[in-house]
Amino acid sequence: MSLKHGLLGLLNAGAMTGYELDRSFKRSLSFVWKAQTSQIYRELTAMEAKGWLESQRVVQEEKPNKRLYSITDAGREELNRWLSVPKPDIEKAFDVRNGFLMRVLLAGETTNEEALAMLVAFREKCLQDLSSYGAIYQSIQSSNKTEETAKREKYWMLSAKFGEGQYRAALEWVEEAIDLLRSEENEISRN
Amino acid sequence: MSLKHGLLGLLNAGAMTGYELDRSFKRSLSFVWKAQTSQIYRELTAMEAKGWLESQRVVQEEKPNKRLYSITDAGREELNRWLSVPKPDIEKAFDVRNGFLMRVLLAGETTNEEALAMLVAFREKCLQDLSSYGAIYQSIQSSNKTEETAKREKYWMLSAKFGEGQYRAALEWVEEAIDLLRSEENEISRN
DNA sequence: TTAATCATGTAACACGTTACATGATTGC
DNA sequence: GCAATCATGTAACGTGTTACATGATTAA
Repeated sequence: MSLKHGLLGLLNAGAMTGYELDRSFKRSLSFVWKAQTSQIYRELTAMEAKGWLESQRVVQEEKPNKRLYSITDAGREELNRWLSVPKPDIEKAFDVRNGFLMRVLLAGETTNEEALAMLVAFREKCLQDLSSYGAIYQSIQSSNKTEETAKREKYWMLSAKFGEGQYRAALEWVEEAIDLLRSEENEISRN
Repeated sequence: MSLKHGLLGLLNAGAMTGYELDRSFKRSLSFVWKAQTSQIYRELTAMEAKGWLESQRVVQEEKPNKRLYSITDAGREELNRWLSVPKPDIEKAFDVRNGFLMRVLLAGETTNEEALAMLVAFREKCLQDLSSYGAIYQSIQSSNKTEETAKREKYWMLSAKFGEGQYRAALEWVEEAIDLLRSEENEISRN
């Protein structure tokens, strides 16, 4: 149930609307968890029903009305409970489900050209995503520095760096893989 | 729908039972896709209903009876169709959902000791999983070498190496993170 | 004698994805 | 004039998880 607990964690730092939570997930939590907008709204409804959250409607004139969610005492208890489960989701940290890799694995059933094209596209994706880490680090650090926020930022930065490391490893892998396939192509054309 | 297509890919290399497919996923496909046993049986039933597979019951005396699945022409067509979708799951390659990292991110809400304990457990997990890669590579290469199997093995090895690279990057990350937290602890105790 | 392996599933529930709907405002 | 942003959701469907059930054989 990490999505619910992620939302609890964000709301523990201050009240937010569903829209703002969605943007946090998309902008600066994407290396940890990806969620659809519709899912966030559904989870918020479910969490309010459980008593973990309260919401109040904020009427606006220039913009659509919004609903501001805040964490309740029961929500804080649940967050602390989840954070202190002795053996957390370490087993699930590498609980992979990678559709791209599945295609690499099965690329033996197609042509080498198709496989190469796929790897080249993947390299582009890695480069693009890696280039956004500067902005991610900045967005983590930009808040005002109290003792509490400094502690939060430290762990936030750590988990962002995990994501960056995974991308760097992926990039190294794909460059070696492209070299391998290209060198094989040359061998074939020399024969 | 990568699980269905992964199963198609394996069955394209030869008929198998649900049990054997489950073991393939658990033993040598775990770096690409993790699936529950019950899910594999459910998918096989659904795939047979779609006409992608056929099964025949094999009666055994010493062991329980089993059901042997083979791919149909319709199944091979579907596999080829999926493999040649121009823009595959590259967007989903880093479609992260990592409960462990979520806890790292939110560790600012707990004590540093709890965070450290979690990281130490994660390091153990990385070391353990990394130590199994030798066996994975062997299990990929151990089949008899025809041209067809050699091509399959090449891509299989590539995707396994991706997994190993991710683990190595994770290990480097966790060691740096542990050092960081320990050095902070020392700073505090010197004051 | 306890656990693991072989072999197959069902049922209920939780979670994730896709498509759709609404409608004003602001920037190119 | 068109796309993006703000802001909220519903409905249907697809996929993943957990718990349970059965029962023989073999190795530590």
